[in-house]
Amino acid sequence: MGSGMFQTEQSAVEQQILSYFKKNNLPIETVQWNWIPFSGHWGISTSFFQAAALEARSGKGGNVGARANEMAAEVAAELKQNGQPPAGFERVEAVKGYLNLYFSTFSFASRVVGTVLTDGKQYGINQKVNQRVMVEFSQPNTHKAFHVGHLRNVILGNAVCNILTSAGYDVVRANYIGDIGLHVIKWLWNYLTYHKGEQPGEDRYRWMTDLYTEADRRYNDDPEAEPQVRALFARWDARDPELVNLWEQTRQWSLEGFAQIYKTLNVPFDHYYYESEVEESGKEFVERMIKMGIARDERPDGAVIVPLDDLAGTKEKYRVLVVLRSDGTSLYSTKDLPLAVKKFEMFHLDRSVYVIDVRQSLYMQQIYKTLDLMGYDFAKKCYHLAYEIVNLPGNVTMSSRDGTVVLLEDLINEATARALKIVEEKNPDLSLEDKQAVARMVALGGIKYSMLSRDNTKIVTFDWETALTFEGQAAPYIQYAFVRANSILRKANQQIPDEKPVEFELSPQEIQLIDLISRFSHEIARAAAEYKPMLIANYSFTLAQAFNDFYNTCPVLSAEEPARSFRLRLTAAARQVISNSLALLGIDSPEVM
RNA sequence: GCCCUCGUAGCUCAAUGGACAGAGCACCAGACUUCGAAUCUGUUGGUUGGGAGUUCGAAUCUCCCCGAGGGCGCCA
Repeated sequence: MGSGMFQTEQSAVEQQILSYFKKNNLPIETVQWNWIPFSGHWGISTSFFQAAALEARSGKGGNVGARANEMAAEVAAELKQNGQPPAGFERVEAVKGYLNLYFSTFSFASRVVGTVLTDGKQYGINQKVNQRVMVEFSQPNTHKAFHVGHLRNVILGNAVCNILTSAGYDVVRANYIGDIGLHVIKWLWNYLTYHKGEQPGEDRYRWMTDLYTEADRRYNDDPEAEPQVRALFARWDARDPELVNLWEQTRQWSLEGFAQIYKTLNVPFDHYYYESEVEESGKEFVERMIKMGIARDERPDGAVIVPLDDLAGTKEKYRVLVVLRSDGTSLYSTKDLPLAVKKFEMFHLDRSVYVIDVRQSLYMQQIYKTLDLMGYDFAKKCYHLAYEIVNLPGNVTMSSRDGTVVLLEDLINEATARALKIVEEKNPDLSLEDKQAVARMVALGGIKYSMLSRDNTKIVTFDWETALTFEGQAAPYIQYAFVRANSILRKANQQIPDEKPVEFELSPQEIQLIDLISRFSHEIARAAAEYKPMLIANYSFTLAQAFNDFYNTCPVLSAEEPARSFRLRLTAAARQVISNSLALLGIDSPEVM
């Protein structure tokens, strides 16, 4: 707890508290710090309930609450030298069992603001931790539609990567494209059977997705379809040239569509894996598993399976993992096992994160357990980052077959159109080009924020109204705070005055704002440790709120010196941190809106 | 049957085991000749699904029950 900036002062106090515990024979090794939870008060606090409880249990008895307060008071007294609070703090108090240490506001305020202005975009970034972590996310399937349901994965994975990078990790952003599998064969089957020789129109990507919907429908409705598709899968396995050719071309059209989407969303990847590249090695992998006695070959009557509960000695926990179909064709698991190995061999990872929706939880545990049983030590370094799916109102799952999907392109277009309308109303003097650029930033920000501002474990219900709302706790609110700060600084010709070491009384709004700014790197560390971009989403909003509070109560340009200089610096610092925190979420900060 | 997740204000959601459970939306009443009103101020709103336990202290941890969703051998 506390910010790194105040570490020296905090450690000094911590030592005194620990020696107090030692003196009283209390086996407490660490001091748990909290922020003082009252707004407008800036400092750190710790409680003595645990200490008092330990003492009571050791035979002394007594009232824990009263004793905790007594201890807090004793420590508070010890911390004071000649009635003065310890270095860096302007007030020490004991209240209801808590010891509260209030920072010396002005000197710490100057330090915080100064650090932000010096570090700029780097502010909040933690020291390197010398650990490499791969985050696999997005994993789109070629030949299928990329829809709003897939959007959460991309946005979440991207934000997690940004946050881990800022927390000091060496991050490898990995994508894993589903370019082969039953879904692809189904597409090829439908094409060869009903559309042979057809070429796509202008919008190849949409043509591909439309044909997939059709393929899926036919496959489910037509009892003749399954054997035909299976036969085609066998032709694929024999690398029939006509089929491979068609596959290569159509696959490419899908990949181009994905590239466009990632460009629009501004989501980069360091490495692309393809299912097709691990299909062969996957089958060899399965052969090895059979020889090792990990997998049981039940062909031709059954499939190749891993009887996980038998092997692990568990009951109805890991179930059975099928690793190869009875006809010898590959499954998702056939490819995922060797891929896991490949990842560690290629990048020497300390951690391998899979951003995959929660419905695959059991499957992921099966993969990790299988690797573990095979003796791969890295299995314990694998982590399934599960998130809940995006549903439609009435708890309807998006499905290609039912035509209930909302295409990503349509969502972005609709959002941008709505944002443009508002920009035209609010800022009619902007050029059309600027209006469009702003509308896009606002629209994308709104979409991204709505996906990131709730816990990974919560289902997001998609409806147009809430997805496109530009009011309240949403990205535009935060972007608007940035714009306001920017506007003040523009009026000051972007001249940020030098620090003036003249003390003056800070308002609660200023203290609140500086307090939040100082917590940024701590929030990054938390968000990284828990893989929760939501913490940053909440932080950004709270910060923007604090800035708006400051904006409404503290005049900047018309203030007297030295307040004017200090507030200009604070405004510049707030602008910087708002933008830094939005950047972690993959959201841009427009200069005007 | 076994396993996972969730249940907090009318709605959508927050809350490192700590002080008074907080925001947004909605509703109602206000604030633009004043650094940009995509903003702000104020009002209303709670037996944290129920019960027991652990703890100095539980929305948070454990167990039981109720309710919702999801998963459980050849989809991904």
